[in-house]
Amino acid sequence: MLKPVASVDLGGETAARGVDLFKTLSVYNFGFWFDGREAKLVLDAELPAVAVVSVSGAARIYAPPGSDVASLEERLLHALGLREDLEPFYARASADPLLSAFAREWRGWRLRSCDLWWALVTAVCQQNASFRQGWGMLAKLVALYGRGVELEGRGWVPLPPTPRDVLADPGKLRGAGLGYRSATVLRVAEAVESGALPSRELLAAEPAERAEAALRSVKGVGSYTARLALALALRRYELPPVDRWVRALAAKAYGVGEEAVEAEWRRRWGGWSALAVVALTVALDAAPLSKALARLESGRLLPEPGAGGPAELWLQRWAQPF
DNA sequence: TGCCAGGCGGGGT
DNA sequence: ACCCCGCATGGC
Repeated sequence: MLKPVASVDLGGETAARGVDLFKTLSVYNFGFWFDGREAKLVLDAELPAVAVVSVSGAARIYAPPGSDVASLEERLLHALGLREDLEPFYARASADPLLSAFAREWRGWRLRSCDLWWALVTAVCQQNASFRQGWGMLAKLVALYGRGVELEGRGWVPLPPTPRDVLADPGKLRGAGLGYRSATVLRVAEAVESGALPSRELLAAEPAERAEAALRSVKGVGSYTARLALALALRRYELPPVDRWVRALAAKAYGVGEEAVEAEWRRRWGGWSALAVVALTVALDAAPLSKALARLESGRLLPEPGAGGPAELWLQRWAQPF
């Protein structure tokens, strides 16, 4: 049972930066962590520590007694991207054939970040899988490993498995439907537990290419996975996770060959490259490629009600294993 | 049913 | 430096 250790009012910060907390909390979130009104943000699965954040900006941090409250508050602000100035990103997006509508309607969105371990697991689950399959795996992982914590007066909150949980019972990875990705997740867990991966601080300080290379030292973690994890965990956006989905869409939208997409993407987006990729998946509801191409063709470049994309993941029954 | 999905590594050339 | 294939699983 965790008790509140701090109350934080995010209202001022979010208003000043034009942050839309509903969009920020709902996108790429599960129903068991967001109910339309407030989100449970896992700040530390090991401790554990959880922030309960309402769309209005009221937040409360739950953690064991004696926890470093200042550091947890810092993590909360980081997780919500409240330190980030996205004006340069949205300025580019406004003039972009893929994201101009998104820049107009979704300007208040911020990417929510998580820790490096969970970011890598998330990215591995997207390998060679549809949006639905990948996020289904993650939901099943959380349910199957069965971690959770009771918050005083607020009920039980599921927690993602830690690397140790996975090492203790690797069989559940296949049970969650990860298939051949299981071996990669297992190697990531070993790398994290053994300290074979550089610390978060080290990765943050290194050039992006070096950070990518460090993550790629784990077999099964390639360029796409490493870059997506850097974006999700460290908010490092310099290198775009270009997959066949982005490759095809960008080739069409930017009028270049598929082999030139990466260079063109980096030319257009610079230090915002990975954020632009994530934003595009939101804008197109992470629709399978043929549908996404059709949406681009007809100019439907905003999330659509009922499409069941990242913006509505929290509403999807298939993502509710509890 | 068979085919494909937001990759990857290993083996060929 | 390329090209190509298999890989588990689930959805259509």
